[in-house]
Amino acid sequence: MTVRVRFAPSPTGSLHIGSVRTTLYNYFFARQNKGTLILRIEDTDQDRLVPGAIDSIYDGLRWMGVTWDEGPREGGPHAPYVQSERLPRYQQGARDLVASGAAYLCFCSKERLAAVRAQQAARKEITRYDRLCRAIDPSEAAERAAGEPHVVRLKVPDAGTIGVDDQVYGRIDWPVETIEDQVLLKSDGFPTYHLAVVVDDHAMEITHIFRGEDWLPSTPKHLLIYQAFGWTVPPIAHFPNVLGPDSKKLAKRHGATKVEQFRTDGYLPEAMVNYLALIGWAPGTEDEVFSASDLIERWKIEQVHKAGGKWDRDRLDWFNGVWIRRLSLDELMRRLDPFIPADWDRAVLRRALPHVQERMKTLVEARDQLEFLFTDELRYGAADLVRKKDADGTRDVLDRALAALGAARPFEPPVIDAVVRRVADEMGWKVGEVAMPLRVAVTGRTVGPPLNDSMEILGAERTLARIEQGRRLLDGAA
RNA sequence: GGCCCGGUCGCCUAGUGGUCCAGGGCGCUUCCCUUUCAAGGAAGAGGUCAGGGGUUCGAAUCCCCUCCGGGCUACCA
Repeated sequence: MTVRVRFAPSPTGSLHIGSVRTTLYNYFFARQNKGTLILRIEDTDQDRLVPGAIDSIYDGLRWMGVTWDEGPREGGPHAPYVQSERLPRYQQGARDLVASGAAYLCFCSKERLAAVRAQQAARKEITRYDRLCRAIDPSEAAERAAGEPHVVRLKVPDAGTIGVDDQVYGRIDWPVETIEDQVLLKSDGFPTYHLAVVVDDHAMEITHIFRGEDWLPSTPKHLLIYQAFGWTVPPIAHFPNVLGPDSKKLAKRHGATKVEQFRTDGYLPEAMVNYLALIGWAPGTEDEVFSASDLIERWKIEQVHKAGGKWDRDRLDWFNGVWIRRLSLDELMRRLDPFIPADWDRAVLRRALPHVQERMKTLVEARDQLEFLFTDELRYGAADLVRKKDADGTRDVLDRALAALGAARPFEPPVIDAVVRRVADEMGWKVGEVAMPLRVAVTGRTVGPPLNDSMEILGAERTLARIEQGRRLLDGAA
């Protein structure tokens, strides 16, 4: 039997980090088993639809490198893959259950339901539907249904337990009394999530249901629906949540949670995949840098954790640095392109890149570090020049550097290096104390790529002009 | 409140009865390298394995209780 797994986001916002992690696990499992991965859009809540959400899911996942085989835009043997386009199937399913006596029509108004709940809460009872409409005669119900708004509810057994052998959490049982007669079909003719997943997972021949931990509590509801239909329940596994620093489910208020945001912030998909995979799964060895194909090979459901894992931006940053350093120069140029102004000379960029590659945590940083090569508008003050030593000495340093650098031939790192050292020697200053004002004058910043390489790429003429400019700035300040 | 799940350094985690006075990584500190910042190298701080009881010659690992945390509890997913 070939593996068929699915991920089923609802288009209620842009792609969330937590659901990406779950998707990734489905993806690893599908690929390592040469199975089929299915994307299904669960848009049964018409009130919560967000325009563009499907695009966001497609863009985000594609960027992450996740590929799937069946879906809304790619089609497949079980099309359509958008639940709002599958309404007749759910309606038929609900009718079948009513016909077989496993479900019933409910005419209660939302107001009545709320009142019942409020009363139960006041008496400190479990809040759940009081099954009023369960007593209505089916033929009477059928008549009323023609003119009255109604929902379809499942008849949940009165007693007993129902359980699963979760592939991650192990055996879990629920007393059936704690489950209410859930709504299967809403009054607008749309199914609830619970009906829709079961009907679709069955229809689409899903062999393994892998989803987030937050679905664990509704699993008994699904089990009951399977039972009502007389269908076999496929293996089920839940994956632990990705948490915020407060141990609660990662959410917007914790900061960036949208993949799109990480893309624009200069993160590499390789780093995202690598890092995310390691929240909730560990290989059992001390390896931790993994490509997607490594993960497809090594991920095992037996190694998935039960406890949720916290999102840690520092660790992500570290992985991002690791993956940036692994990029070839060509590849780095390609990745950087969207982050670099179009008018920056790519040949110059290419020359400078090796000097900043190991200094970047994110792709956006390249721009800041190399900007001095592409603009002559440096922003720094006299104070930045003299931060290490006194103004007079610094003035002297700039003068000496100007003279020596002007004569330096060829204008290349070893020669520049020798000049800086000689000036330091003459001044009786440390090399660093001489280099800093030069760095500031030439780059406008106190940190950046190596000074001699920076000067070489800038060229003798512009380097000298900038040092002169710094020199004038000092005079002005004095 | 009810149901369910979870609990190893600040964080991600290894560990499935002895080789664990608990290992790796991130972060942090110090040092080396060094013309800044990184990267790299070295060293270090950091854990009463939530707590308490058992079982056992022996427990982070098995059992029980407690505590703490979380998820769910809709005609949301």
